[in-house]
Amino acid sequence: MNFNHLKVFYESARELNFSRAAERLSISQPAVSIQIKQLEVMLQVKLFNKIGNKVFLSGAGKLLLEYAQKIFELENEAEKAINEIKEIKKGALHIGTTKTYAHYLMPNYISHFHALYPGVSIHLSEGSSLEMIQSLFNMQNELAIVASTEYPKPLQSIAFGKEEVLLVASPDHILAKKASITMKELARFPLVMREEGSATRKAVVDMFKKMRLAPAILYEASNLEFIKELLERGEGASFIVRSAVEKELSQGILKEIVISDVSITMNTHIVYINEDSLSRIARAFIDMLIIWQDK
Amino acid sequence: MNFNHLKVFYESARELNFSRAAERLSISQPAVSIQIKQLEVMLQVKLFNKIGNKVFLSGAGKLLLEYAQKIFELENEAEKAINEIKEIKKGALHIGTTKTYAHYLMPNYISHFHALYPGVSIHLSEGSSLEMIQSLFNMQNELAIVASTEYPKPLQSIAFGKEEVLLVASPDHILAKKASITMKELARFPLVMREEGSATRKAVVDMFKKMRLAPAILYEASNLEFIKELLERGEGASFIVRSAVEKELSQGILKEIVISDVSITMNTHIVYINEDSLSRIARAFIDMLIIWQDK
DNA sequence: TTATTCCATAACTTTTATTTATAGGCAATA
DNA sequence: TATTGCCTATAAATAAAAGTTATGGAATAA
Repeated sequence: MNFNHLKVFYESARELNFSRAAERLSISQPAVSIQIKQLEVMLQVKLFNKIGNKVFLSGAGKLLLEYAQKIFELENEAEKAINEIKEIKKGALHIGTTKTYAHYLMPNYISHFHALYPGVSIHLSEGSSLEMIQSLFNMQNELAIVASTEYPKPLQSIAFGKEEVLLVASPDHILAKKASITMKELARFPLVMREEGSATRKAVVDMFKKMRLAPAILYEASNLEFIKELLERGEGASFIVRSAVEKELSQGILKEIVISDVSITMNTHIVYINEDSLSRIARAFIDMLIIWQDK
Repeated sequence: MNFNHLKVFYESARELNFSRAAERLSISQPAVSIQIKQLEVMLQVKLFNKIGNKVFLSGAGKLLLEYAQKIFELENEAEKAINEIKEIKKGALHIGTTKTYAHYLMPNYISHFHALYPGVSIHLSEGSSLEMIQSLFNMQNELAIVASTEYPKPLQSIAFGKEEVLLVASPDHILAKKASITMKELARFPLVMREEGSATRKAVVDMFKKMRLAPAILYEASNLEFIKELLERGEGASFIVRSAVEKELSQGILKEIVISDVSITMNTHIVYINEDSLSRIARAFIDMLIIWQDK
């Protein structure tokens, strides 16, 4: 069936007057006559009966009108739904972040975003930077927020936020007693470390390497809460992103150990496949991140 | 929204491969690319994302696919439903007949028709010939089966069946004793008559007039069953269409009084507005009537 | 690296839709 | 019963749209 024909039929069937249908469709009356005739030929069925001056629907016409009505209703619904997506009134955004980000920073951003676009549902997944980059190609996530700057394939990214990495320990820890410490001194103290593949660990190890040093490792764990628990019990010191220990620092449960000769930072990036394929929602999310990154 | 675009989108979204979609649509691949691009421009939304060689649906694309699916499903249903009408597998037929026809002849025809087209429902309405002709213009009935041959407006009709009009009375009635009777003799006997406007009455009166006679009227009633009841009790004689008294004649309850000098017949007609506007069902019904009229 | 798959673009052609002009049927009206 | 208005049908011409072929380029698989 030709939907052009159907549209013309639909208006004609509603009006039961070809001339007025033509007006509604903003076409000429002969165009209507022709289109309807063609539809009748295609379907091999009379759709209208003409008695004298007036036009009536045939049985088949009545039947077709019902379907046409449903079809054009769906068309309207579809357009409305797409407009809502365009206006970011609804939709979904899938973001992959590293674990630290997911727990300590994203909640804040998500609540800002939700206030702006209450109809959008956000789906967060967490994993290593590499896994999150992979998830972009799987179409599992549209955005990845990661610390590493090396991407395996042609990806686009924008720098977003510097994260300070602090050395922290229990206030009772031996290192916490000192006013400050140098990297060289620190290399002698075994540290609690994040797992291999962690962006934080990489930043720390890189800094040691840069100073031609290597850290000693006391414990290794991927769960940050577990690491903090160890630290609170006085079991060593660890490098942790500031935002992940802010609460413990302010409560005095943990204490920052100032390193006098360096400061370790991690540059985080928003990564995505390419600008063109970004949904409006993703764009809006990025805009919001950039606006709020300093606050 | 342009449904051509939508159709192309639909196949492309199902295949996630423009070239294969083009094959299914029996068009070239560039045609698909162009149509989809146009749809995206119209809707102001990206429908597909392309990663490397592969094509994926965007959020808006997924949404649109759902609607497209429903729409094309409806299209199929509509075509099926219309085919059923074309094949007279379903539908309705509205017929108007005179009272005699409705009661004594139509049931027979209707059961034949029903055997041929079990999906079609038949709606019978009865009234005077004039009322039934009117009902054609009201679109209340598609066919009228009437006895009169005079129609107020340009109608089409085909002759269908001659109905013999018999003079009948109780076997005990004085007229029933005679071998036969002439019209002139009959004019002296008061008759039981159908109501004014009845086609049977008109045929009888016309015949009297033709012989420059006029019938005497004993009783007048519109209900044929009531008239037969009167006759059975020996209350006069009446002209009745053969098919309406066949049963009583064969049972010997009533007896035909042979009129020697004339025979009264009524020509019945199938009347409709015009040939072109007849539904397939109506045509099928007419065909069946003509085939069965002699049996 | 080469061959292959797949989409995009451009120029051109075909098909389809639409227009203008016109005719003719029916119905209300004077 | 002519007259006018209201509708639809038809024809020829035009405009718009969809489609084609040819070609290029990017990505993938052999």
